[in-house]
Amino acid sequence: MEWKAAEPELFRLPTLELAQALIGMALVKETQEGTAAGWIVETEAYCGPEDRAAHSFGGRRTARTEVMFGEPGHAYAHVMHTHCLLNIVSADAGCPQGVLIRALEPCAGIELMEKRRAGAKKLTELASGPGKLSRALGISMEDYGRPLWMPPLYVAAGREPGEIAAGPRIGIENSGEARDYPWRFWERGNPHVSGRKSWNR
DNA sequence: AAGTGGATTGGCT
DNA sequence: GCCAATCCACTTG
Repeated sequence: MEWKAAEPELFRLPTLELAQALIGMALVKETQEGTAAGWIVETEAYCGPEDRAAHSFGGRRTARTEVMFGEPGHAYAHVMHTHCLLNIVSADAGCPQGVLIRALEPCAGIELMEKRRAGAKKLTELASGPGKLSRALGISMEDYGRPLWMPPLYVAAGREPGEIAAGPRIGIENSGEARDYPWRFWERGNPHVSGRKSWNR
């Protein structure tokens, strides 16, 4: 499989547009063990200071959120309980916004992904969640701050996306009015999206 | 220097 | 459905 890495300019898109533009594109991770990749089928937008659910809400600038204040297209990884979550920094420097990658449809290195995700029985469980896809691709805090238009971790040209659906984000019940913003995007009907099937219509 | 809680997952009831 | 696992950044003393 040959991958065509994205142009750095792609990530300058406004966050909500980037979150939708990424659906159907590929996320590729190269390691010594081999290369694993998947089509992006679910994302969430986190719109910086205005967004109560964002880590950068109110312009909070700390060691953790620092990379979001810089140039777009870099990786913002953070740890959640036992898992690592991957975000792509979006918009221009000074705008601390990002797009959380929530689910992938595996398309290369599937054997490697299955090995890393020992316990996942079905193909649709390999990367159907933000913590799962990090595990499947071997993404960790080592990747924090890396540019996402060149190896070892990058976004690449993908396939034609299906219809894109939008709905409220997941796991942010304590985020006030931001709780209901329809800033989660996914490919309608794709079985590799996270969570239950109820909302995937 | 210690306590708190979270953009999750998977296993058990 | 509910709950424990288990790490680290951030807050507070």
